[in-house]
Amino acid sequence: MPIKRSALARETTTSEAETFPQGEPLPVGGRREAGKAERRRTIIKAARELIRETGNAGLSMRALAARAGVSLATPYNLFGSKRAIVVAMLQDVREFHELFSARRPTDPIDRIFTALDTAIELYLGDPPFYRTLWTAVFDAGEGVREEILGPKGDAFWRGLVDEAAAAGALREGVNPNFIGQYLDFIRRSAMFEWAVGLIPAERLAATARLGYALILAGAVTDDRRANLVAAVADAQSCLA
Amino acid sequence: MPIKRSALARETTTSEAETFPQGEPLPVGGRREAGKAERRRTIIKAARELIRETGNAGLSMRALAARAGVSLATPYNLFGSKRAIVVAMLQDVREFHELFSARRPTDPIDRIFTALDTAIELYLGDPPFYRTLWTAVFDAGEGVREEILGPKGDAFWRGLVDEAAAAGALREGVNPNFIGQYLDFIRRSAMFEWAVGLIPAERLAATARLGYALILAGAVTDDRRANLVAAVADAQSCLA
DNA sequence: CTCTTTTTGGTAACATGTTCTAAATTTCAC
DNA sequence: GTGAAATTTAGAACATGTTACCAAAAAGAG
Repeated sequence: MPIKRSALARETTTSEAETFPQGEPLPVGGRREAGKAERRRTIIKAARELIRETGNAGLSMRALAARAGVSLATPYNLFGSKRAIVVAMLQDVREFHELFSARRPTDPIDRIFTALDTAIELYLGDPPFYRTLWTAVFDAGEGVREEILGPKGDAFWRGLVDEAAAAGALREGVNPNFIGQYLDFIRRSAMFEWAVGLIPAERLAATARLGYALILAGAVTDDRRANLVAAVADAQSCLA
Repeated sequence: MPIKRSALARETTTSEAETFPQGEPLPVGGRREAGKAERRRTIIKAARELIRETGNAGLSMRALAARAGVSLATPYNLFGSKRAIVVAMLQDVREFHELFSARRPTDPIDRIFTALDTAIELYLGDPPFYRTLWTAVFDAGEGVREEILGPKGDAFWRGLVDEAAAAGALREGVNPNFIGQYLDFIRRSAMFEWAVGLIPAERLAATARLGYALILAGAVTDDRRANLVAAVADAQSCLA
């Protein structure tokens, strides 16, 4: 049983006057923390390159350390485990949020589906890379899964459902937290099956959409139900 | 990349006149296959004991071989991998089918829920054991997941949905294969979250039932929908 | 600048899943 | 029964994730 380290400490940067791109945490530490952040970035970059070049199997800690030009111990000091490195890569959602905010629709239910499509397009834009990541997520041992699974890792997706509830799109008495949970189940299961090769890329989006539509059709108010029944039929015809 | 062996060869027994309990495959091989089957059973039994005594972490291949009184290579010859052993344990559904056939209701939708309840009661009857198994299932590397995930491993559950479709319980145009797939997603996700500790035992059954009810409420004919909406409310109140 | 604390480098070590080899054993076919 | 084929055994070996240890280097405080 591995010792639980304080992995994933927040990134920090130097206190010198620099311009930080959006999304960077505020610079709190001194040069020491800056060096750590730099090394963390180097390691992540090396991991991306290794996955791209050699595929899933090439991402061993020794190869990663060599590629990043650090010692084997350093990734463990900075991340705690190999899984934490993979999770850090998967949680780098900057690109997703850029894509999503560029097309964010107003209807809350549409927004849920659009977010789903956006994420899947992102993944399918670099299959070997994201396939490796999703596979590694489910290979994670105990104690680390909570960081990407569970409510914390899915906060964004739960928020979308909350917005739909606030807009009165959900049937009375239906708890949006639960709906969000099942949408997460669907999304994760679909990603997992795609990652291990049970679902081909062409069917991934429709598979996830159909699951979403089924769940939402069971939860939505009657006036919106027709739309979702249509979405079910739509997704099914894509899969036929 | 591990070599794919012909793991999980069917069990066989001697050709002598014995009385076989139901569920045993017909005796095709000779003494050789009988010995293999015997050894397989010994290994599975040793694995059960090891999990019960030492928990998840105690199930190492070396410990297992020692406990079963065989060499380290033998489990690999007979099963192919550690995962295959775990999967074999989880797929030993004799007990489940006994429990389920004792209470099989006539309504096809009821049958789906009853099967779910039965499986969960079985798992919750021996949490440390089944928790270990379910955890190990998702720790499985590539190439073996197909044996327990995917349509093959879930044939029984898909059959229940097919029965419901044959009985006219599903809305026209809804493909029962897809419904079955999403019910599998829900069930597996719920079991997984329970296995890793994200869902407590008291909430497992209601969590799975609510997901089932939501999916089915989106797929069922209008005359049955009221029942499932009620099931949603029911399960939600259990979780409140 | 000097001293202290933190972190890395480098390396060995450990546990584990898995494969491999050769010898011994068992089963099968005749 | 006898020879051929399959299987087990014992042990070594390999790759990997992970931890431990210590010396060197870097950063911070004064």
